Amino acid sequence: MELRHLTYFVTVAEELHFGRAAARLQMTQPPLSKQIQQLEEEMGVKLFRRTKRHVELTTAGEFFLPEARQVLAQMQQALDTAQKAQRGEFGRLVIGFVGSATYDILPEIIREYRRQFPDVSVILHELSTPDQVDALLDGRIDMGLLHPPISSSLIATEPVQTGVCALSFPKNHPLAGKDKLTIEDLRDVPFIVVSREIWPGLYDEFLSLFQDAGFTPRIVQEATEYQMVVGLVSAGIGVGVVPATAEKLFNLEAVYRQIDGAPLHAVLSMARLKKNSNPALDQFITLTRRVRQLNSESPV
Amino acid sequence: MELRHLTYFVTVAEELHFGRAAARLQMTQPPLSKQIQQLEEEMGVKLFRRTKRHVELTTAGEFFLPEARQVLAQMQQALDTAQKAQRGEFGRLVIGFVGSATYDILPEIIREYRRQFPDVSVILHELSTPDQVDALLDGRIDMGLLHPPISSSLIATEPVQTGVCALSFPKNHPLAGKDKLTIEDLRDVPFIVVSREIWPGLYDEFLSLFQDAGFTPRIVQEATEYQMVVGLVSAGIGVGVVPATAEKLFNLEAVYRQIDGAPLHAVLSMARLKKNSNPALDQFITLTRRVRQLNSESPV
DNA sequence: GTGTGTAATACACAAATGATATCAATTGAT
DNA sequence: ATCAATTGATATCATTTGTGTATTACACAC
Repeated sequence: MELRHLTYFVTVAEELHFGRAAARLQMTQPPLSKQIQQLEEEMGVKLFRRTKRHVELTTAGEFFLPEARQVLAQMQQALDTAQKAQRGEFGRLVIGFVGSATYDILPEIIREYRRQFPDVSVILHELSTPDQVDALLDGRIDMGLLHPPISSSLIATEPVQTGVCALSFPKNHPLAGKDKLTIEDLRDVPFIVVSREIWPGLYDEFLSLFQDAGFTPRIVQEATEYQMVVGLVSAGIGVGVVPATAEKLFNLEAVYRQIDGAPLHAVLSMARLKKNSNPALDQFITLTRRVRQLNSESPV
Repeated sequence: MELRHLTYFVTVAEELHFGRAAARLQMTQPPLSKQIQQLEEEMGVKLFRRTKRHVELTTAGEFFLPEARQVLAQMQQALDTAQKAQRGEFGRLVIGFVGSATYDILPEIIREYRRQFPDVSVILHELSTPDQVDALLDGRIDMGLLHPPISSSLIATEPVQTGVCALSFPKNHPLAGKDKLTIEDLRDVPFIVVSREIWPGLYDEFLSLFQDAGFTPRIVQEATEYQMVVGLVSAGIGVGVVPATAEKLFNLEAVYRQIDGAPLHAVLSMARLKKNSNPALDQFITLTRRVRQLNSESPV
């Protein structure tokens, strides 16, 4: 019993005429008759009552017809599903992201992705960079939006957003209004930074910037998210090191300044397991590249 | 793309090993590999990722697996349905019946039938005998419970219940208490009968009984149901001709008497179109015969 | 009675399924 | 590092099976 038999049966049931049904099936009548006979024999069910002049469905045939149609429809759907899944138009995509991505690029990308691929269920997990690396290696997430660099050679990364960092001062801090801000000005300033574990790239860059100038910055507080850093700055605890986009938080107690001639980079990358072959992931990455380009073309 | 391919795919997906899958399918490995390749090619979808050492489902394969299982299950169900329908264990049975059958045999048979064939939907229509004949010929009902005789040679009938008729007197009627009741006693009695159109068998038998005695009964009122006849009797309109089972109506104003030596028959038959091949009908008739025998064995 | 329409049958051929033998590649053990 | 074992792919062949052509059997209509 094969799908072919069902197709033949449905067609004969619709035409109630072996000749016409055969024509519709682009075959000749004798093999069609034979296939129907074979179907009936295998099922142990008489589906048609043939007088020499008419063909009609038996009761069993009448009840079999809608079922057979459904099997064929189901098969078609199974095929569709598989094809869509292969094209990344159907499926599941689990994305890890660092908290800061929430304020910037993530909403825009997700919105656009859901518009283009409404049948992919997107699952989001806020995770720190190292947690994302673990999750990627374990296959718990398909993609990470994280702060490079990461070490594993099994993971491929690609920058999504390359911004700069700024220093966040309490608004009445003496250096907040200074014309040019140099490294030397910052020698004894108490700093608040995101901990190395959470954002090693920034932490190390920050340290080496000062080491090049011959001293070590005074880090008085570490935090797990840059939003928290801004909070501590506005509480007057110290000067924060945060991505320039932090300005979007609109904290009226904080003022943002760049260090003159010494940019600190704040890069957000997307990371994937190289061998992950979820087609939805490829689509997501392609889309992200496109969205990113659109944005980088427009003046910041 | 045939069901065979789906079976093969599901098995390989379950085993993730072509050799073991082939063994389970009672075939050898090479043709199995080939069939899967063929399936993938026809679908245009890679279902498995084969390294030389492992087999695993692709994302598309993962989404296809449950769909494929469902197609196979649906096919099985289609087969079941057809087989049950052929055995009369599934389907639809439309039964016409005369009102009087409600009080007697019908409830018992229907109850037993529904117990034995719960998946057949039984549809009941109260119809007069001639309406049932029309409905049978049109195929609107599968079976009729009606009063013979009927004329059409396309219809087969078989008695379900052979009872006798009685005369129904108002309880204070002079003849109600008479020892022996003869035709002669009834010469001028006003009769109430069920109209010829509704119950031709009884009507004609009633008339010929009197014609044999040399006179015509005085019919003062006709009715469409015997229950109505009893009602008219208890209102004192006349003497009713009704099946003996009318006694079960427990009308305290009516008294029932037989005509001595001249039985009037009240037969209820089941009738079917000879060419109707609804298997549920055959089952119903078989069951009815059995139930009827059980009943006729017990003393009435 | 003859002719048309319809499904079934007989037979031949082509296509495809499955089996056997073999290969290539990877893994794990000695 | 080399070798054996495992595993899926490939090649080739036999068998089965699906399909086409020709024909038959039967019913119904004129």
